Amino acid sequence: MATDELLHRALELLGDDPLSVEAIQRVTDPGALAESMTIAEVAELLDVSAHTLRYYERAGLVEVSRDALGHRVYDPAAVRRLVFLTRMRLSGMPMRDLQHYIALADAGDDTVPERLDMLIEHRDTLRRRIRELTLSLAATEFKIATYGGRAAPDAVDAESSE
Amino acid sequence: MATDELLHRALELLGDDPLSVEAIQRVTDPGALAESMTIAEVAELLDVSAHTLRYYERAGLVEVSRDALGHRVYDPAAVRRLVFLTRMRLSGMPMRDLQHYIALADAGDDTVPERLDMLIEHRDTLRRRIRELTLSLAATEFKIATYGGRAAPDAVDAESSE
DNA sequence: CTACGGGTTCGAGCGCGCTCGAACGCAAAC
DNA sequence: GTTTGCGTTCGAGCGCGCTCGAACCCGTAG
Repeated sequence: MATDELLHRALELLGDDPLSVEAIQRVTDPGALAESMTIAEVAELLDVSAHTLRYYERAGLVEVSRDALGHRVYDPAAVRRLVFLTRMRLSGMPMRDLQHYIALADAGDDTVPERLDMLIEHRDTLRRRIRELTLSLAATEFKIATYGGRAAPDAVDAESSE
Repeated sequence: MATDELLHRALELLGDDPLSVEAIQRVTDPGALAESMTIAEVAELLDVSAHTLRYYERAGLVEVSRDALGHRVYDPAAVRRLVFLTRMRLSGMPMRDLQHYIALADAGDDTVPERLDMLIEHRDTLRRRIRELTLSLAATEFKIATYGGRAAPDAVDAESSE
C-alpha cells in the first residue's frame, strides 16, 4: 500500500544514519511505549527539557494527569501526542498552528478534513523549505569548492570574495 | 570541473521551478548587476525589506556609501555580499556567525581557512537539517495517507488520533 | 535529623531577528 | 507653494519559543 511506499522512500533517503533510524523507529514502533512515564523520562525520550514539556502543557497542547504527589504522569496517548508535537515543532510548525490543530483534534472526528488541510499545507511548506535548503546547500558547496579547491579562480567572483 | 558538477546536481534536484531557476541565476549570473542600486531596488531584488537592509548595515555586515543626498548607494560588491548574506540567513545561519564571517572576510586572505571551516560547518548543518525535514516530511505524508486515504485503519494508531 | 534529588507552580526574563514609529530632508509633480 | 514620495536616523517594541529562578513539597539515603 501507499504508506509503506512512503516509509520505504524515507528510509532510502535516510540511509543508515543511526539517529535517523532511531527517529524512524519512533514513527514505526509506537507500541513500545511504557505504561506511563515521568516528565524526566519523556524529556529524555523526546530530547526536550522538562521546562518545555510543562510549557506545552500550559499552552494547551496536551493534558497530563497527576499522581498522588501531584507529579505529572504521562500515559502512552500523551507521549504519542508529544512525539507528534515535537516532530511538528522540529519541522517548523508554529505553536499557534499546533494549538489550532490540537483544538480540532479534541473537537472530534468532524474536524478531520480541516486537520488534513493543515497537514497538506505543512507538507507543502516542508517541500518548499527542503528545496530552499537544497539550493543553499548547493551554493555553499559551490563556494567551498571555489575557496578550497582553488580549481576555478575565474569563478571566484561568483559571489565576490567574502 | 567539480564546481560545474555541483551546480548541475543542484539543477537536477531543483527541476524547473521558476523560483529556483531565478535563484540559481543569482548564483550563476552575478555579472548582470546594475552599476549601482537604491535601497528599494536591492530590497526588491533580495525580497527583504529596506528596514532589514539598514539593520544589516547597522550590524556591520556590509558597508554602503551615500550619494550627495545622504541616500544609500549599493555598488555591485555590496549587492553581491548581500546576496550571499541573505542566502545564508535564509538557510539558517545566525547573525552572530555572519558577523564573524564578515569580520574575517574584511580581515584579509589570511582568514580564508577559518572562513572555509565555517562554510563546511554550515554545509554539514544544512545536510542535517535537510535530513530532519525529509524525515518530518515522510512522517507527515504518512499521516496524510492514513488520514485521507483511510487505506490503513489499523495503522492509524501510529501516532494516536491527533 | 538533615541533606539531597526530583518534582510542583508562578511569573518574569531572554535571545533572536527583525519591525516599526517619529521626526526629519529633499526633489519632482501638481 | 504645498503635497507626494522616497529617503534618512534613532531608539523602542514585538512575536516567538522557550528558559529560568524562586519558593515550595515530598520521599528516601546516610
